[in-house]
Amino acid sequence: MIQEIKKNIIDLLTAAGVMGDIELSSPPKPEMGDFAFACFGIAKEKGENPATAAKNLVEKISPPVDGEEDLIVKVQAFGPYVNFFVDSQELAKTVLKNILENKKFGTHTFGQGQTILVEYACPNPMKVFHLGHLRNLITGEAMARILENAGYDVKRVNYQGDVGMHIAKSLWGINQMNDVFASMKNKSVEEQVAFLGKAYALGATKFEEDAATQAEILEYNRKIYEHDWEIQDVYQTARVWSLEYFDTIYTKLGTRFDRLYFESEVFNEGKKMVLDGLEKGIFKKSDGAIIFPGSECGLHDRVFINSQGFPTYEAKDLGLAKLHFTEYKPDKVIHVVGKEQTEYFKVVFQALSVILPKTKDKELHLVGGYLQLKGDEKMSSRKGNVISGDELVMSVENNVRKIMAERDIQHKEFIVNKVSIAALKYTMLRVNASEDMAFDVQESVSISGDSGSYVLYIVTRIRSLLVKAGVLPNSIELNVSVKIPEEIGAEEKQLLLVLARFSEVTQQAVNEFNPSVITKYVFALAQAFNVFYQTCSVLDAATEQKQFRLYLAQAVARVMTDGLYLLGIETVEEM
RNA sequence: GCUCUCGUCGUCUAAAGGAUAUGACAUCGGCCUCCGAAGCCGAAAAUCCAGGUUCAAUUCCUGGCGAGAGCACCA
Repeated sequence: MIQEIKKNIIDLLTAAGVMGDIELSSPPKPEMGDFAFACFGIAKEKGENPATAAKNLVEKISPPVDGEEDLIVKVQAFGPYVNFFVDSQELAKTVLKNILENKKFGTHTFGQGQTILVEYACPNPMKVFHLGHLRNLITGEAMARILENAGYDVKRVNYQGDVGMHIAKSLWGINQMNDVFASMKNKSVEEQVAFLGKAYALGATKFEEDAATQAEILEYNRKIYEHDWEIQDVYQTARVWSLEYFDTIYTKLGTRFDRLYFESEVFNEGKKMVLDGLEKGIFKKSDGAIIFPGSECGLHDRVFINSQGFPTYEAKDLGLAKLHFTEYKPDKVIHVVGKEQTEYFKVVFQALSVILPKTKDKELHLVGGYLQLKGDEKMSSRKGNVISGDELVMSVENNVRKIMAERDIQHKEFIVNKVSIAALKYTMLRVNASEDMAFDVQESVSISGDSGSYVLYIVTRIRSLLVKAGVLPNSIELNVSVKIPEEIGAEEKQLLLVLARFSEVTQQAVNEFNPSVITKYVFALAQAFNVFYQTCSVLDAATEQKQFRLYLAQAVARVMTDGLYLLGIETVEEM
């Protein structure tokens, strides 16, 4: 609804003769006004200096009538800016009406009728689910929710590499430890997966060191692609262990997929597409391999079918894309994948747009920045010294459990779990998805500051306030006729202004494909509420004011809960 | 070597060319007989370097320096 207020101001400016697109910003301090228009542009047109232009413009803006219904009550020049002041009562009326009467506040309809595939997580069976996968998973789920909130028909998909060299290395490694493998059949998924991790590490290391092993592993690779019966038993067993283990992670983090894609179901089609493309001259032969000559259009060459005749990751992605478009006819496919694949995707998307023109401009790489544990050395899954995703989750949980040791609340373990996931997700979604980030376990569970627990805390405080006031959190009727007090304090007005921004923010998150704008907003809202709550007593206030403040608190709780939902974070009753 | 990212308080970070560069952690100093102090208020603290474009540059351009990634048969 901030858009409505802005439209009001833009109308005033247009009426005063300002042409073209009008952009409004916020003054640095609330005393200076609520919205600002910079006059540099119009000053240039008229050959005036910006400050004079601002003064002249203020003269021309029809002085707001002192009527009841005017949203804008004051217009003032501040140097080169024209600043607008919003009437607190009108603002309060609009904001509360919108939030409390409108269940859909913050949602949009511009995505209706369009299908978007969000592909994320994408761990490789028989390998570790590492921190990068965890960050992708959290980003992807948030992005999916943000898109759903805008009306898109979202399909969550997960593409996993169950064929190829890493599987060959794992199978070879397992074969070296057959006895252990046999003894793992009745163990927990965690132990089974830990074993698979070791097997892969062994295979990967030996592959580098020893030529004979290399040949054996290549032979395994052939058997995988050719569905050789000899390896099927071990292959299927290990594959299932991995997938079951991944499932436990998805469940824990509150995500579920509409469709799991596997390399094993797309590699044949991918290979076929490349061979067809070879005949049409789209691909070329080079040193026994088949490549896409990306260098001819400013990119780089990549191998799609290797000299042994096996499709590489590149070819498989072509097969996958074809399957995506056959099954869902998407308007967009968003791949949430680490930034090391940026150049790779440019080539694959280019090849794809030639082979399947309908995919053009629909494939999108949502770049995921790296995640590094603070103070940690660079990790390599090949060396086996990684901290896995679930180890990090457990580590966060242990920290939260320690912090909450003194708390006397029911269902503590349940709360510990919720708070931990909130802390983890919040920290991951706090920075721009494409930026590298340093993850500090201590900081993420930190009791204070820009953290998941800070924002959850607000919601629990509001719940407890509403209970004390005798209004249960969900009992306020939607068709309230809110009485607005004569006096609205500066803190209350600031809080209202932040509340009003929510729908703009949910739209921005879609436009930028960036969940972190929601995180930043939720934090700003929490801060604004805390400032208000510190200065304004609710329960001791006069009837009318008390009523208004309870509605305000209620509105904050609702927007906060909705915002956190978009991040995949659940709120708690108490903590 | 070529290409692509990225360099902001001690640390983690924010700013689709615009007002005094945003917050948080840590540090220092205040605020609980009062709605949950997991809170609030205050202090100190930063745009890698050199040019250029612009009325205006953390942002755009060029060149350094530094970090990371990609660059043929891995995924």
